Amino acid sequence: MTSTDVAAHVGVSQATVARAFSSPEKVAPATRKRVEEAAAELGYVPNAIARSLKSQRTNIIAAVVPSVGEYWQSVLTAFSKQLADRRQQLLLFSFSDPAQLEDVLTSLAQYRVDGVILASASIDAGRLARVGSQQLPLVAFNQPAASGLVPSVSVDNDLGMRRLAAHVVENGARRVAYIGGVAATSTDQTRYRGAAQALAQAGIACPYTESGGWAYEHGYGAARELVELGELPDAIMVAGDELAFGVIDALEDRGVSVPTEVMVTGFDGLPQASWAGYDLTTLTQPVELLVEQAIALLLGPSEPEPADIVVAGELRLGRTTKSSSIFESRKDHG
Amino acid sequence: MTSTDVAAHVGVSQATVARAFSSPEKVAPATRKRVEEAAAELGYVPNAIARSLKSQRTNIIAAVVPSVGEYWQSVLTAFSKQLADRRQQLLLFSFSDPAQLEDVLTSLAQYRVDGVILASASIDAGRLARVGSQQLPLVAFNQPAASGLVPSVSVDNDLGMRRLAAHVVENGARRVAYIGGVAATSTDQTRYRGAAQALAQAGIACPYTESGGWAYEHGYGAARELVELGELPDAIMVAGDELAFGVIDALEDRGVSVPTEVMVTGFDGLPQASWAGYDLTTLTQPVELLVEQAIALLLGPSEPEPADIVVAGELRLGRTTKSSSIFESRKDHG
DNA sequence: TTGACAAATGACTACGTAGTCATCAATGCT
DNA sequence: AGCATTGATGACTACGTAGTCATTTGTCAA
Repeated sequence: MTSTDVAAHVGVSQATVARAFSSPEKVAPATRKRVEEAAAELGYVPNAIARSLKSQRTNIIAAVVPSVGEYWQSVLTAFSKQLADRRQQLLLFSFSDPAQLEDVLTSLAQYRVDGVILASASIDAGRLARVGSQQLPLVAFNQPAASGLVPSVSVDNDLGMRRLAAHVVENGARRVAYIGGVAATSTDQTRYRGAAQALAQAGIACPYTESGGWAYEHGYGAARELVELGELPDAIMVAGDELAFGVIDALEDRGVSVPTEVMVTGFDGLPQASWAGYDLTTLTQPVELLVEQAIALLLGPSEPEPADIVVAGELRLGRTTKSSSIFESRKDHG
Repeated sequence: MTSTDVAAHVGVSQATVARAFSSPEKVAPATRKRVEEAAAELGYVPNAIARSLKSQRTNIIAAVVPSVGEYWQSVLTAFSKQLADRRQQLLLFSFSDPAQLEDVLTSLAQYRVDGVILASASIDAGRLARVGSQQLPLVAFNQPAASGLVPSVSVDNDLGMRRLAAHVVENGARRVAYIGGVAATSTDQTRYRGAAQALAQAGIACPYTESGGWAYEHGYGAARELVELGELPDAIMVAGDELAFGVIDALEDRGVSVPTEVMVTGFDGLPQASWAGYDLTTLTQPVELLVEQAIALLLGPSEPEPADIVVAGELRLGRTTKSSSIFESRKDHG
């Protein structure tokens, strides 16, 4: 069922049918009505593929996202919602292994999408630059490494970690450990640096432990090791919320009470951080805002400049740092 | 940059360039090599839009999925992975409000995708039938209401709830309450019926409480009310894991110990159910298998029959039902 | 009444590819 | 050597739409 069929049925030209759908104001109301009725009767729906070929616009945005991780899922949700509001479709390219990225980018290139959102901690600068060199509108999402190479939108990792560090110090922590995700990623590096520098200003060292991933299990494993080594710090700053959940559970499984014996902080502000079971102190990323900015860059009137948008997050105070009297005094103020 | 450009550059016809990419075995190795080199040099990538128009296949599968809910996110992840393995792309249509479904289905129809996965508890039978009446390959995912109307793949809700009920009864529960999600959905109805019937056979009534949604908050709210009414049962069976997490947290916030005072069961087998913090007794859905079946139906050689594939889940025993001595004796057996 | 002008519509073409058919060369066979 | 067969390639066209340009119709003012 094509526009030509409908045209024949109504007794107008194909061009008129096409216009009735793509720019209705250019068609006389009476004609438009007849066309619409015939289309409904015949079950005609415009063919977006043909339209894309002709108009050179697909109205499709590609999202390249890691297939695992609570955080990325929440980002994906936000993108899908906001793009739908702007009548764009979301073509999803997910990958579980950075090695698959090559394949992903290859098949991505074939689809002539209107823009690409590149969201992953594990894309190296070289590859980023190569992708960016195509004239395809591209935005890197939460990848500090992208800075300067391609337009990017990120939460302020440095500032966020500084705030968390300050909070932990205020609550009386004097010995602090840091559990990172994957040390090779720029996100991990930026966050750790923020925490370490802020703590250094308070005269506190901040040993780094790599957990090897960003999932619950990695956090659990890293915290278990920390407990088994003895010498627990006053606070553990963790590079991500999902990791932090693992850390908390590992501690409590070993009989270490949070926050009485050890405080824990996360990063991301996942929905679960607000669940009563964890009630995690963390830095909530303004995901909706970040996504909005990313989409604005992509769909904006001009080619996105290689600008880097950095948005501050919001400190969320949960029970995992509410250490006794200090907390109480804070509570009175807040 | 088109196949014609490459052809001119190499000194062959456009047809040969097209063949070199779409069916390389039909091109002499030497020619193919020259084409590939020229393509690499010129940065030519086949245009999937044009190919789709000509070949009438897009290699795109559309997924219509609710934009919220831990469970659907895990399903989406599975689809995206498995489709990537089969060199299909995933076009995501998410919606937060059933009212948006109409728009979603409209724009979906334009994209001439090769198949549609309809995954949502809240699509009524009428709409399902209408969508199914298009000759588009379609699979309903975990929607008992779809049975008979369109091909579907579901977990065995009835059997799963029966198993959970049996387990709870074995563990000594005599008074059981059920917390559902949205009573109007077929998923909710099927699960409750399974639980209620199994419990009835043990002579146990099973009052139903609707929480009004499938999210953590809904479970939390429903459980809080239950506590405030007094008269806590021995066990609370919950229609979904995310709800169950809320139930557990609400109970423990109110000083009710799980499982000592009240046992809790979930349904879905989300990753978080295995987290040490919850360690929930639930019915794990074989998501990978369900997704595999759904894809097989879609991409299978023939039009999918309106068959209903039902797959049994697996009982996961967690600490939320390990009630004292009874648990110990079970542990010896297993 | 007529010329000027805008609105509505039709004829035509290009978007980039893949499949059909024809052509041509090379090979194997008698 | 002559013929049939196979493999490789080229010419051509259709996929369904949207935009360009031309044509027709209707409206208004001089």
